[in-house]
Amino acid sequence: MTPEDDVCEIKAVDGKKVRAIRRSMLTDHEAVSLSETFSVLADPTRTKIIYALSREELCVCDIASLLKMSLSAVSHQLRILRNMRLVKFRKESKMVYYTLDDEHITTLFHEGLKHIRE
Amino acid sequence: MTPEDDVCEIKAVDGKKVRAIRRSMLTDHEAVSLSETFSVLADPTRTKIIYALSREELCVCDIASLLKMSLSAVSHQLRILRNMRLVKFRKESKMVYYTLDDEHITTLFHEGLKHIRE
DNA sequence: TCGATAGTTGAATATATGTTCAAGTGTAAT
DNA sequence: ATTACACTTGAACATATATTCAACTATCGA
Repeated sequence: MTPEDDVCEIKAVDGKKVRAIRRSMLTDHEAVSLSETFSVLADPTRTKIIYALSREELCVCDIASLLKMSLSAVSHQLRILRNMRLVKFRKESKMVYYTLDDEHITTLFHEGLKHIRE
Repeated sequence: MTPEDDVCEIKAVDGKKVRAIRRSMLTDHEAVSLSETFSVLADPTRTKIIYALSREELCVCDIASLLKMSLSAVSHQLRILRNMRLVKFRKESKMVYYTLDDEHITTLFHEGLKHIRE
């Protein structure tokens, strides 16, 4: 057994199998960014926002009205989407218009939608 | 304005635009199941388990050793994956062997992985 | 039968997350 | 200037979730 295999007390491990998989295993960093990516889509409010923006550019007001939610709640969620660089926005006088800005997420989104609709 | 548009005090809504999108909007149920689907992949421990099982059938011990986590923690996560019908298992004497049991999730998983690795 | 091993489970704890509320910013109209 | 509007933001709160711990089941070997 190599040192990295005996970090726990477990006896019944197939060491060879485990080492083979460990060689190609996701790094901690990969696992975290992967799960963070999926986390964006792991909330119904955000999936609705993403769906709506996949149809058309919308201001915060439009989204709030569409989802029947408060401006504040929507704005908080848009900030998350902004931080993850999934949406971009333009300001026109007092209004702020959002659009989708990541085709990968759109692809994931539609894969997932296909999945639940089958 | 139709009654469904004035649930909030917002004035600057583009009613026509909003109504058009609302017609094809995700239902609450769709949004919830979609986000639940993505929630499965929204945790680094589970993404690692799914990755490992995409390579080979493994017992709980193997997974715990691979992830350097407690049996209990792994077992709790496997229960979530079982409840979502993403893994299946077979018992062989004292050991329980898990395998992946949902190709859709595997597809989503690899889409996401492609995304973060680009 | 007894002890050891593989795994599950419920309760407890800690942390993350979503919404609300209240206060703030910036722009435009009066 | 002042008011109204379209947001944004920080704090507070409630809820969800991941891990640990301890207790439990079930199977195997001595």
